[in-house]
Amino acid sequence: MPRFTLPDGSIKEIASPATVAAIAAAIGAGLARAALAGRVDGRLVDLDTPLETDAAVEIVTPSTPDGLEILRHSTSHLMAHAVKELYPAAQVTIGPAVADGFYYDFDYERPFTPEDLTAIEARMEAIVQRDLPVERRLMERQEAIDWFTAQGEHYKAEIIRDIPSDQALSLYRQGEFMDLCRGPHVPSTGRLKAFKLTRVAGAYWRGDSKNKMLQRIYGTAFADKKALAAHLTLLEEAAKRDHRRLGKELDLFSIQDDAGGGLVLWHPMGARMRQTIEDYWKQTHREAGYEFLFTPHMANLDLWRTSGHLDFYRESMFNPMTVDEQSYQIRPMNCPFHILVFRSRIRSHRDLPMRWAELGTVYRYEMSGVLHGLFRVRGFTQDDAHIFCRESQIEAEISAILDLTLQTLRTFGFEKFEINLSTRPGKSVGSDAIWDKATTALRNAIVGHGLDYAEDVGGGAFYGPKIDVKITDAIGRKWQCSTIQLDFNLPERFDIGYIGEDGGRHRPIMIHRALMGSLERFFGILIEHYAGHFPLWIAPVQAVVLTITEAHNDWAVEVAKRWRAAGLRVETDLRNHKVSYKIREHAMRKIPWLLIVGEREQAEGAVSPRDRHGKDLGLIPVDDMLQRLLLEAANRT
RNA sequence: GCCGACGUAGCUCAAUUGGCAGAGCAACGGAUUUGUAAUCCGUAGGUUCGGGGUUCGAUUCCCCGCGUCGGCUCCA
Repeated sequence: MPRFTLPDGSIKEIASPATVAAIAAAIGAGLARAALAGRVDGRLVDLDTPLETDAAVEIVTPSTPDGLEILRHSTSHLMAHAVKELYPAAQVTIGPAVADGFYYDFDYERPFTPEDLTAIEARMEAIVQRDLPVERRLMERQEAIDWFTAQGEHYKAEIIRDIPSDQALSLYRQGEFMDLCRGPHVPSTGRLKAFKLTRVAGAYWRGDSKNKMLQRIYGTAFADKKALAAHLTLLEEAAKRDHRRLGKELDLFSIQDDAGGGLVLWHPMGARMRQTIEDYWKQTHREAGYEFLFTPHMANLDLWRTSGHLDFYRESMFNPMTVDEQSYQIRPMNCPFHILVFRSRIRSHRDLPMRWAELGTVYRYEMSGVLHGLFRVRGFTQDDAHIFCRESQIEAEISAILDLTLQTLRTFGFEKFEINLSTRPGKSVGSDAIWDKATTALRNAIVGHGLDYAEDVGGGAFYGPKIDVKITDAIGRKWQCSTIQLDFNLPERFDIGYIGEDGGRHRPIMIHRALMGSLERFFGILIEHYAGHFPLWIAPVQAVVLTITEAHNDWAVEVAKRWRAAGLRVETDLRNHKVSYKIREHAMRKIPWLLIVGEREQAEGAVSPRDRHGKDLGLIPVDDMLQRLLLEAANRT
């Protein structure tokens, strides 16, 4: 009898022919009911896969990431099944599970409408009710091509032709519907209990804009209705936090046709916040031993020819303009300028490392269709810096950059990080020795910080390895902002050097790094992360003093004056309105503190603070409250 | 750029089959002097995204542009 080792180390012996389903049943009835598939010696298989030899077996249920993915993949098949029943002329193409759901691409004579989605969803429910078994079978290559061609499914036939001929082809059948698929799948359609179709979109066949546009239907699926509802609630929460909406409501910024798409106008309240962020950035960089540069927004096109951007970055650059019969290029990056500063005089090894930072505004051409609020723009400011150092200094520099990165991100309330190390790709510049040395230095710096990381082998840029840091926001979404990139290319192209201890000329290592990435995008992420409820130190207006009646105006003005002198951003609201009216208004502006002043406060030199959650702190002496807020702002909490 | 949806007052949204373009909030004026999320009355506000067409008549139907939004990498 074959012996099956379970994840907890225990062993089950099941008479042959055993299946994953039988093993699950032997463990318990509950698990048998929940089982969707199995992981056998690391490979995902269907529940009814026969197991004839000893193996490590794990039962896959919807509560695991694997299980959820299978569930979603099966739901995409369910959708394709429903589409074929309703619209037989539609051709199926591919339909994978994706990050938080699934999609399926169809070739159909017309786009699907929202009404179609409702109909498809209803038909999906009906197929679930039929509880059709989902059966796997293998098919010969030519037989499969013939079968799909006979069905009018030309995309499937094309897919099969592209599959290496030594690979077995598997098909999955549920009722009348059969689809080419690697699997595994849930055992029957009745197992799909909670799904929703979310949107339709165009998508190119194989993602290539030269190919035909297909109709993509997106949906999502979960183990049960409750989990689905929770996900839909999360989407609503994300919509409420949308920085485009909050940016308008809080009057932080705008993007207007009259200026152009992807070009951001920072309004006074948003500009205040940006200034606070920049002040913090300057302070930390000064402390970390950086110098600051200011460089031009455009340069002679030859500079971009030398840097190589004209070759490999052209499609992201705006067209050059002509000035005095010379071509000038608006900058998509800051690095060539920093190189020019380095090259402006002879550098000694004693000068290294040189850490030069610039809040550099760059302009990049993005296709009109991809512009998106502050997240995808055509003009933005990078918190850029370039470090020129000796090979032996790489590790210490990377380590210091990681310190600064984590410190910065934590200050803005991000606690969870995901680190990626990307190594040498096939086509690249630089010697094996330098790549090895640099990659090891990066790895050591990460490990030295006690951080977990994933290695993206071959995922680096052609000119050097890099570290990316992803953050997780308040509602669990991940964003990549920080990037630390080594560059063996630009120093070479600009032929920069320093004089070493040996009196000879040496090539410095160049490190590009950005912590927040684009200030615009980072600001958008902050808006969504905090849902507009910014911590005191960033809030554009930190407190509003509001009066009960005109009789208290003098005291309100006095309070505001003192607090402003102490460095806080304070407004007064002396309007002849009821307090409740004023409170509502400033609460909607998400002002952290409202200071109510009336008869008692005026008489006692006090204020009655109300926090953003509506909590009334009662009468507090004005200077006590001031100290409290100054502390809160200084702590950046 | 491509596919789809959408574009009405500063904002959020109405307007029946093609028949005088409206409401709430905001703004402005006045009254109200008010104690923890909306006081009352009044006034003004429009090239219905732009251009063309069909029609007696177009916010509505058609065509062309512009813009916004959702997508366009995640392998059968």
